[in-house]
Amino acid sequence: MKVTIKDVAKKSGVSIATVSLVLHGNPRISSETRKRVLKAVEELDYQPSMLARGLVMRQTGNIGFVLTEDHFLRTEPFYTRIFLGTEFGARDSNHFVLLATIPTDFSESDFLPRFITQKNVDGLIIAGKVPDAFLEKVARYHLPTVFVDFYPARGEHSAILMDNIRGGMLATEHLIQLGHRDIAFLAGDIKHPSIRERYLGYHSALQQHGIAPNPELEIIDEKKTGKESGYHAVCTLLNKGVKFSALFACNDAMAIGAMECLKKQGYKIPEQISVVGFDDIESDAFQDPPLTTISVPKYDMGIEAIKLVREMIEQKVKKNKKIIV
Amino acid sequence: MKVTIKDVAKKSGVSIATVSLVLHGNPRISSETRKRVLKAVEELDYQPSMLARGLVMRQTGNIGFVLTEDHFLRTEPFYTRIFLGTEFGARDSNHFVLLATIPTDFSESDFLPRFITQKNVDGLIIAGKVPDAFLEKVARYHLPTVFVDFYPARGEHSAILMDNIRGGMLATEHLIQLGHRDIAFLAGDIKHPSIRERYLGYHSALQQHGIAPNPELEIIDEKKTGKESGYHAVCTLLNKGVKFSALFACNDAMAIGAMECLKKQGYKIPEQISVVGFDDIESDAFQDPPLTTISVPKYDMGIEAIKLVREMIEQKVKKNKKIIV
DNA sequence: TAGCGATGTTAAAACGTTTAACTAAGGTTT
DNA sequence: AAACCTTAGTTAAACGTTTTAACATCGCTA
Repeated sequence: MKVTIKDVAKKSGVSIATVSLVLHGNPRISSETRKRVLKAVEELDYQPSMLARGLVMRQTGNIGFVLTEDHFLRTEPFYTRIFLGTEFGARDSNHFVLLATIPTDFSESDFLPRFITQKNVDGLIIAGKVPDAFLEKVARYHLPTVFVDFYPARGEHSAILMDNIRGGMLATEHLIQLGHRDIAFLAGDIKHPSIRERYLGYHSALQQHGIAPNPELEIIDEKKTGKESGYHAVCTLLNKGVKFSALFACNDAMAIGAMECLKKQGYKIPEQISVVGFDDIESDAFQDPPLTTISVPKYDMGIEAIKLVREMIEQKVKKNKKIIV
Repeated sequence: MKVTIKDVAKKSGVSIATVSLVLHGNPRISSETRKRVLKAVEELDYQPSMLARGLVMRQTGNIGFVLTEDHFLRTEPFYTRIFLGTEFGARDSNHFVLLATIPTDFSESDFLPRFITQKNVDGLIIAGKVPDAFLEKVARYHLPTVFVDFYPARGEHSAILMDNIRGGMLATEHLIQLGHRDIAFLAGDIKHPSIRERYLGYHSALQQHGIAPNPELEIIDEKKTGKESGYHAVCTLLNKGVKFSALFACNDAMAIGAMECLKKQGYKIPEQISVVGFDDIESDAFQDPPLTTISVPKYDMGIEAIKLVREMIEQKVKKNKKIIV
């Protein structure tokens, strides 16, 4: 049936040990034999069995990728893109990425993804904010873990993060540079670390330019972070009757919702009001006017995440922390 | 380190064979011993190694899930939901689902997903339309394959499909029931089988109610199937000056785009013009007015797909075809 | 001429399962 | 009491790798 290392050995007239050594680039093999073996491998299209290899190496060759259902089903392909990055990154170490979602409100009584309980992964990538209950439960398995776009409140961890503070500053400064002074800030779930950081960046930029932050301009109590919230937040803002000429939304979905509301109310964008978002989303070609946004290298974050788990798997523990703009 | 079948055997005072037999529910084991073994399994939290098991059973325990990048990154979580369904369905046979994307314009020279070339899956689920070049290349591996929401043009296959014709009829009939006679049809990529079928359903419903189809009312040459296309299609329609009081869009994204255009032009929905979509999308709570749509049980389609591949893996070949409304 | 160090290759154990074939101990038939 | 079933459990081979230690072979040195 399937072609095994034995077939290769037979065909090239050596032992299976030799074949294995060749495949691992062991220098003790003469280039003479090496060539013969490689030729046989080629001709038979030999693919080593991950199963057998994993068995003896006590590795599964899999890496788990976990996110909440919410994040997976979000309309913006944000984490989806990160996943794609990991998929790509996993190619050159020949790992497979197993994707699993957990309930957004994961509680002590919920089950962990099977690949964790069955020890069917060598490492873990956890993307986006996940419930504490999940973290506690998963910690028991002592798997090399890398967080992406999320850093747990307690403990030291490896993570791939973006510089949200810097991004928040960048966005705000952009608006200030444009001459705006009354800049509104829109956020849902200010408890989410990333969003909180963008908020901090916003503040810090204002301060650096000697603008006093005006709490009236900050809508930070929306429950969600979707378009609806953006829409609703602007309504609130308008109802308050507070004056503003620019608006920084903590993510693109909210920015777009906000723009819809503004357009509906007859405001011209960007003539009358400038809007800046934060890249959670594909630049929506349909958006009119096009949204100004802070871009996030999602794909690369996925690649980096894989690199990092890999390091952690090979060596032992390691608490790293990377920042990307 | 890891607890193996040996540990269980030792702890319960039997041979490893017995443990294995217990775990497989072999009736030859006395309930006496059975209990002892199960207790040991419990106490040690023994998890059989998929690797070892797979090696001897010559199965990997994995099922591959393939879709094009486009489909994966689409803003509507359509295939994402199907994937979630497979994930869930895979639980009770303890399979893992490996997700891989292929380039939307996959050509002969592109690589297949690694899990295929490395024979690291026992079966394949292919979701959505994929290029012929991909099908040809993948066919060489003779993997049990189930298609979801797509049926290749040539050959016999297993597939989980929805009854697009019926759905198209349903949607159209709904509009007819409402008293409409001039019903427009909006489609992008009429070559896509699913869309073509909905189109057929539309026609057939018209005919059944003695309404002559009017080619002027059919916009079937949009390049894409997104909101933009819906928007653009309605523009075309309005520019033609052709009269219509209802509109059936081949998917929700186009329906929403269409509605935006209509609203912008000052039409009242549904008072002046009725719009029906086809469920590719989460009911967008934000949509105003709420969109009428034909619903698709995406999650269940995923579950069914897994069931079907599983059957195919266990037994041998089988060309099945399921229809779901 | 024995001993030695390189150099290249191989034998064999190990990884953790499954399962066909076997055994031992009683129980039934004759 | 010999012959034969049953029943409950065990032995051992097999799956396809990796890797360590051992083994040849050869040319050199002493």
